[in-house]
Order: sequence, then structure tokens, then C-alpha cells
Amino acid sequence: MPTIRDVARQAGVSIATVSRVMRESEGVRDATRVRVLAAAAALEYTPSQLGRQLAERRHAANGIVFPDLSGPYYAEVVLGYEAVAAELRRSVLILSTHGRSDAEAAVREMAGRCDGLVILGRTVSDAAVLHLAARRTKLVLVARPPIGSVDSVNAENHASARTLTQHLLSEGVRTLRFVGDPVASPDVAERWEGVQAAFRQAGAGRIPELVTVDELDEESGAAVATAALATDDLPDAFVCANDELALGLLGQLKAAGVDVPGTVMVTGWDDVMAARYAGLTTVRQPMRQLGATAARLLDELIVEERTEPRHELLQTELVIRSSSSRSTSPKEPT
Amino acid sequence: MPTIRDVARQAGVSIATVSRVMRESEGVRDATRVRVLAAAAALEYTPSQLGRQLAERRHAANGIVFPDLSGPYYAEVVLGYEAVAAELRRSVLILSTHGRSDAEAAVREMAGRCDGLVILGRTVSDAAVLHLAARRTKLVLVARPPIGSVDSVNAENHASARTLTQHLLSEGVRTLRFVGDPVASPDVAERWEGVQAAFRQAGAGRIPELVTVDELDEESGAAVATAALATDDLPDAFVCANDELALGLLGQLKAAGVDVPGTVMVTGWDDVMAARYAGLTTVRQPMRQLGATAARLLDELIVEERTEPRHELLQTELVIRSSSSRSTSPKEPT
DNA sequence: CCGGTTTCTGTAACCGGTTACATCACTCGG
DNA sequence: CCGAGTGATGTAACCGGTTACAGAAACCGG
Repeated sequence: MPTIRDVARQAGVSIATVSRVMRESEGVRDATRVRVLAAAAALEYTPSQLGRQLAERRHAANGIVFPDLSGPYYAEVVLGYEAVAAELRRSVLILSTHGRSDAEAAVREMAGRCDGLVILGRTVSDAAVLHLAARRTKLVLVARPPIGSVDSVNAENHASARTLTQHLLSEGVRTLRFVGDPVASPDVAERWEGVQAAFRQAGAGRIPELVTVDELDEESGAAVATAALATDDLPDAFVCANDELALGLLGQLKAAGVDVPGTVMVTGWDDVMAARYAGLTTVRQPMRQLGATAARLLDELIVEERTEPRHELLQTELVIRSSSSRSTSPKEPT
Repeated sequence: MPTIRDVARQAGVSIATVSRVMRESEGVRDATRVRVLAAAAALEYTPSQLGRQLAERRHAANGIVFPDLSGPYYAEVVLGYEAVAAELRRSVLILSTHGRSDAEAAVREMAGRCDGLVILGRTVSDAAVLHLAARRTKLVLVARPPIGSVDSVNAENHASARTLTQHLLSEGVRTLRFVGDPVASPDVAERWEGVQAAFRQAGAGRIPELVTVDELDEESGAAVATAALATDDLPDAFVCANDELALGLLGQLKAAGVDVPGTVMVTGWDDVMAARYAGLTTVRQPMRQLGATAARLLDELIVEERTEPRHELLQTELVIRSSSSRSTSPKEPT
């Protein structure tokens, strides 16, 4: 690999001049520029990013930490983030914490490799976040409530949950069971809050019940359905914390011959692709936009050295499908 | 940010000793080690990754280039890749080329930031790949046929397509229409080849037809269905190059009241989550394993300086569902 | 042709680590 | 008590760029 000194020798100039030419800075005579460019081309010289970064004391790279990429949710957020980061000419480092025991060490290591990072959801502890913040790491939290004066980007949960619940009440639902773990995720907690608030507001129906699950996946959803069927204890509606849960639950109910939405209604959250095919009512989140917004906030922190924190709240959209609506035909014709 | 020199001063030793302690190398007296560690802790010193990387002349990072993360396919591959990379203690840089005009420049820039990279699919031109290879960039291609002596990892396509087609023939299919663009993607080309081979081998039925589409998405699939319905020109089976196409096509057919699989059968490729809910027959690819294998090959190239190229071919699995099978009930009970 | 600008180029210090080699202290057998 | 051998530590040269500052060259009006 040729270095800047090789090019300088070849072109008969100093390394400073080569640097100026490569960086396209002002104040180099055309004749000199041409000589340097010719030498660089002849040697197939590419400036070392490492040398540059060290001298400029910046990485021109951002990190993003997420639990997993298997569901569509985080993949979309990462994608939205990457698109904006690329536009801002920054590389993107990724780190998945799923099932990794040394997650916090990995995050610290990553913090040393970039100018700032975005943390999605509950991937690292509050203590770790505060520790990073104390060390002046530029941080943006996504899908996680603000901690200290760290920037955050979230999708609206409470009002969306209220709207969803009002829709169910208007469809005649009187008993509702919420599926998810409000303790494990702040997003889920807000959704559960919203459901309860809608019931209080309507002053009608029994109070909603809560079923906690360990994982927000299809298997857990199916297990909830099986348990309810075994004790013949079905509510009018299951409101699930995400689509995977809802899809698992829905599949199990249909397999048991339960009429959805006739006997029971089911709703999810996120609007994943499969939700459309399953006719699942859900709340659509602006996933890409979450990532894009995070990227812009982070860039502000790095470039403009903004100090007062910002907190963005993005709006969601209720998507009503056959799993919760008697007016829609419960099933498309074959 | 404290540097190694600050720590050295604080501990009353030279920077070489601090470096030795931080790198946990041999030959430092216990008493000295303790003094240095105390100083490092007091100053909250973290070695700069940049300085380290420059001195060691390695990045300890790998890149991965993909077209998009929106479908489940690439997201899963990236995830499998990241998991293994983390295990090998390497950071992961990502680059999405989707709709980016300066993709090749971005890839070159990324090559300068890591020790090697993985390229998924048709994201950059053959010329660009060869150019990188000529510059000794460590490369692994995924979902793309080998170029020169560059490593590659692919899922089996030809035999899987033959098996799928044989299944359809055994279900009584005589006219088959393949949907996809064999020119745009080598994977698709191999699948189309396999379909034709199965027909030749069976010596039965009419030769399969080909419908090319621009994008492998739901919209294109729906358009193919609409066109076929308009001219009342339905084959016995549509074999689609991926699940998105098949889902779009299937949705349109069902909306028009066509009996699937009674009148027409439909198959996809990839086994995305929605395929299960749509009852779509498909070919499951070991997506995570593709990424994981690529990560290991790349590590070999970097660490062991292997020179003879390796080409891995991973097996797939035919998943038969109601969209192609009269023996399975075409629709679960409501 | 000269002095004062202006424009270009070179020197050298720096960014923050690693490591070959020199040096020094200490141990130990003869 | 000395010299060899061993182990711990320091010195200084790197890795490959950027950039402040100094100095040289070109330009320009008088």
C-alpha cells in the first residue's frame, strides 16, 4: 500500500502538498496539482482512513445498537438510519445485543470507534447509558423513554392505544385482555396505560385484564391462546403488545375453530407484512422515520455541538382489518 | 480524553509500560501493573481505538454490503453475519446500496475502513469487485456466483427448483409460468434453469413459460396476476422467484375469486414469515447460515491469509403448503 | 529594478497508540 | 566479589495522515 510519502516522492513535492491536493483544499497551483494527481494515479494511492481519522480526531462513523434484526421492526429502523447516515457521509457500525452476555462491554468498545451512537430499546441498562453520557459520548435513544438529558426518539403509544381501544369498544367489546409485559418494555407499558385510560374514559365495560409473557413472539402468543381455550376463558378481545404475539394467538384460535372476530377480536402492534395477510388489526409505526430522525439528531449533536436535549415523538396510525371489525368481511373470498 | 501519556505520567512509568499493561502482555511486575491500573482508573482512561488500529495496521472491523434491509431476506443474512463477527471480536460496518448512485465509491470508501468485506447479491458491478480484489481487499460474495478467485457463499438453487417443479408435476400441473427476471439476478437464473430442467427430465407437459418483472415485489406480482386474468390466460401454476412476488400474485388471484390451488397453484421462494400465514408453498433458504458462513470465510482470509478460493453451497428445503397441494386442505377452518 | 503583497510550498509537530531494541537492576553460581 | 544471565522498564522510531507556521516564489505598481 503506497503512503502519502511515496506519492510525495514520486511527484517531487512535500507530503503537505499531497495532503492538500487529496483533500481538495485551496492554494495549490494547477501545475502542481496535476503532477500530484498523476503520481497518485500511477501508484494507485488511496489515503488511509485511519491516518486521516487520527489526525482529524473524528471517525466519520456512527454506531447503532439493537436487540435483534429478525423481526421487521428493528430492521426497518436500522435501514432508515443507514439511509440518512449515508447521506450525511458517515459510515454505520452495527451491534446486536441479542443473547450476548458482554453487551455493555461491546457497546463501550463500539463507542470508542465512532463519533456517536444510537441505542434502540432496552438493549443496555440505564446505568450504562448514563455512564456513556457522562463520558461525553453523543447518544440518541430510540424506542426508549428519555434518561437524564439524553436525546430520544419515540413513537406515540398512549394515544394510539386509546384510539385502538375506543375502536374495540365501539365494536361492542366489553372484556379486554392485554398481552405483553409492561415491566420489560416502556413502550409496552405505555400501550397498556393507554388501554386502561380508554376504559376509564368510556366508563363502560369491565376493567381490562393483563397477561404477561416472557417473549413477544408467536410462540408466546399461541401459548396464551391455548391457556385461555383450556379454561374456556375467552375475553371479547385480545390486545397484543406486538404483531408476532397477535399472529401466534390468532393462528391458535383459528386452528381451534374459534370465530374471529365473531367470538373474539385480536389486535397487534407494528403492522408487519404478515399482519396484512392475516387480516390483523394493528397500529402502524413510522419505523424508517424513527431511524432517520435519530440519525439527524445524532448528527446535530456531533456537528453543531447542540447541548440542550431534544425529544421527538412520532405519530402512529391505526390500521383496522378483519380481526377486529364486523363490518369488514371477516375473510376474503377464496 | 486522557491519553496513554497522561496515564504514564500519573503512574510514573513510561508509555511503553502503560501499553503493556493495557494490552495485558507479559513482563510487567505486579506492583507496576497495579500502579498503572490505578492511574488508568483514576483518569478513566480508555485506549483510543484509532491509535491502536493505526499502530497495529488492522481495523478489527468487517463490512457488509447489501441492497436493502426491508425484506426479511437480507436482514437475516446480516444478522447471521453480525453474530459470527461479534464472536470473532470484529465490529461490523454496513452499507446499503439501494437507490444510491455512488454505490461503488461508497464501497471503496468502506473498504478503506475495514479488513475485509462481504458483498451480497448484485449490489456492485463485476468490474468493481475485480478492482477491489486486485487491490488485495479480502472479499466474500454471497448470493452471487463466483467472480475470478473471490470466495463465495450461495444457497442451492438448481436442484431445489427441480424438486419444486417435480412436486408441481406430481400434483398434476402441465402448464407452468415462471415469474422473475433471470437476467437481473443469477439466483433467479438458476431457479429458472432448474424449472426447465425438471420439465425436460419429466418429458411431460408443455414447456414452461417465462414472465419477466422489473422488481421482485408484491406490486409486480399483483400486476402479473391482473394481466393474466385480463386475458383469461391462467397456467396451472405460477412459480415465482421470491415470496413477495408470490404473495402479491396470490392476493390478487384470491381477490378475483380464483381457486388456489384448485384452478391455479402458486409458489414462492425464501419462506418469509408472511408465507406461513398465506399458506404459500416455498423454498426455505438458510439465510442466517449464509451470513454466518460468509463471516467465517472472511475471517479465514484475514487471519490465516488463505489464498486458494473457497466456494460454499448451502442446502435449501422445500416447504409445501396449501397453495400447491390438493391433499392439504386448501384453507384452515375459520 | 525594487519593495511589498500575495500565492504557493515545505518543515516539522502533532494525533495516540505499538514495539524493537537498549538499558538497568537484580540474582546467582563460581 | 565478579560476570553472566534474566527480567522489568525506558527510549525512540514507527503507523499515515493534517495543519500551523515559516519561507520561497511570483506578481505588481511605482
